[in-house]
Amino acid sequence: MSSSDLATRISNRLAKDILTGTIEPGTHVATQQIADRYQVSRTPVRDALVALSDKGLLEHQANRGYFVPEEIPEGLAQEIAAQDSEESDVYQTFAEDWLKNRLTEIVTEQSLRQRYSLTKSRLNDMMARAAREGWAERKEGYGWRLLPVAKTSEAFDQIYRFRLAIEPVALLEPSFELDRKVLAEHRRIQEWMLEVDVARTPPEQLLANGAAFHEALIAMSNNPFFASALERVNRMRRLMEYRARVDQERLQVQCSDHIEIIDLLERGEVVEASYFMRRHLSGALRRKSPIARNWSEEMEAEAHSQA
Amino acid sequence: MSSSDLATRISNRLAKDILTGTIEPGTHVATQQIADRYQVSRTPVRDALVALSDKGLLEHQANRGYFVPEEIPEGLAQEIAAQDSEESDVYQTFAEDWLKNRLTEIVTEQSLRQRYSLTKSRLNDMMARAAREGWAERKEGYGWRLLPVAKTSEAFDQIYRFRLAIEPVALLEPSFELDRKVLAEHRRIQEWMLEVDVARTPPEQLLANGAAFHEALIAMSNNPFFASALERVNRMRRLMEYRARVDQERLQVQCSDHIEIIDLLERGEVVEASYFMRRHLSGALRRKSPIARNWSEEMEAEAHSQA
DNA sequence: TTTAGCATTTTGGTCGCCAAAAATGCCTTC
DNA sequence: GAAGGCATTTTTGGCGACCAAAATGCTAAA
Repeated sequence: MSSSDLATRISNRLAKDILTGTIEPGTHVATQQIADRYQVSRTPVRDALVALSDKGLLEHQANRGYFVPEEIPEGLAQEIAAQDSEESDVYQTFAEDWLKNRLTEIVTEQSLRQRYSLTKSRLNDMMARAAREGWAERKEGYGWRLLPVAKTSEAFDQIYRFRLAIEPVALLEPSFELDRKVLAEHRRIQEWMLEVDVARTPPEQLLANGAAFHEALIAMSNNPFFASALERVNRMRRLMEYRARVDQERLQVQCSDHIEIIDLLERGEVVEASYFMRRHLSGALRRKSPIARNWSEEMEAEAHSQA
Repeated sequence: MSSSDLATRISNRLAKDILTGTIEPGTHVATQQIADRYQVSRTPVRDALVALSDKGLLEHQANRGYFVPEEIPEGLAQEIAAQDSEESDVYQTFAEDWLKNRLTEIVTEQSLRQRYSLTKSRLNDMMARAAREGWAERKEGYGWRLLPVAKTSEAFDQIYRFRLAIEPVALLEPSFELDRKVLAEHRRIQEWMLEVDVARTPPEQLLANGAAFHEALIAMSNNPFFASALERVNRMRRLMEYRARVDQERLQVQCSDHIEIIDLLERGEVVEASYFMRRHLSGALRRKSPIARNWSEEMEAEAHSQA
């Protein structure tokens, strides 16, 4: 994930909001207000504000606080975007090593610590995450067992089958409640993606947007069990897709499907939306996701060649 | 869970197998064989065997190994059963404290360490488990947020709605494959429960059997995402139900439903089984589980009185 | 009265060492 | 030659001190 420091994370988020204009120029950015929004104390927020004003993304007035400047210096946007996507993650490496069969099924913590040069607690975090995402489990004695769950393209089908079972149903839950504001926000994002140049946008971003759309919808069911189940499989999916190339055409099908669903929901045609969602997902299943088919095959070939 | 020591855990499991006759009298219990079965090394197994022969549950012959005795000394059975269910668990206490509103929504690790007098690592385990089971999450800064997910009887409904979405569908998965051996085993258990005296059996046991039945079925779908989703909500359910009283009549309805499902499956009528499963679950939803209605209401009353 | 700015307190992560637990290898016995 | 018994090696978890990060309280300025 992003750098460990809370101040840095807040700073990044604020930077994004300022650059995209979510926070308008001239606004007074109050420490307490930000602290409340993110449910943290004022200290890391303050550090973030200082850092941002150093970079030139905020203007500081002594004893009055920080303000969003009317004009943002040239080039800053690119600089920050670049810096943001740079950080690579041990967890991703670990996952990839497993996906590509560079690890044995049974591993000791020691060997992992050595391989990735991790401290005890870092390793702990990593394994906890892998366990949470369902592809690693403690053996009864020493060592961990890595599960083959995410390795084959079969897992892809399984995930889509699972989503097919929960997503359309979630829309029909009695506690379902439309959030038009969130819906409008996602319409904006999806429309943006229709026009974006696939080659020049990080695929994680596109993937994340798609996943976020589905998660937002299922959240409206107001049944947290549906929501967290989807989040869970999406995390696993990300693991398999995170370096995939995105197929422009398929992406566009996906996005217009999403927009169609939003249309239906906004018109209050929930049943139709649910039905359309089912079709949308089966479509993805048939095509093996709009995204990762090639990569998935490549991966399996590689896995095979080592067996 | 049971005592931390691997040898002890193995010893307990073996004890159960010996007492219930799963391992027949006179059998030679080979170290390596047990070690393989549990995927551990011989050392803790050996320790377990020594411990059991000290208790008199195994007979030791020098340089030949350990054997299940033809007759087991009087009273040993009770003694061991008692000792087994005795161990109370911080995690359970913690969960109950939260369910009954004795904790605030935001807690620091320190306060929890103090309250339950835990070392840092114990606390870590506890929170990891709560997070895994979905009702606690780290705040961004210091502290944890406890989620209301498990608190209301509404959560009950939500869990059943979720199960309603996945369980019947799982039976119809293309990869579904009947395991007659497992099925027969569960038939045995369910029939046993039909006759059992509810008052004299620990409710956890009855609950666990029910959950195990459903988990066994969904596992036959061969889609691990269905399986792990069910396991997840079942863990949460256990949290809410673990001290409930069991209603004999409802239990019997539940068990005969289960047996009916097994019948259908054994006759190959999968679609009918799926349909019946749906009815079975909606029934439970209508009745608020065969088990915990009273308790759930009591709990909420208590929660209310403190607000 | 609100909020920034600073000082102080509290929290939780990190590190290294040590002991307990588990895994492994070898030798012996039946 | 298969398995138990023992010795040795390896792994892991616990503990405590330390330190950076976050939370909190207070003061002064607008």
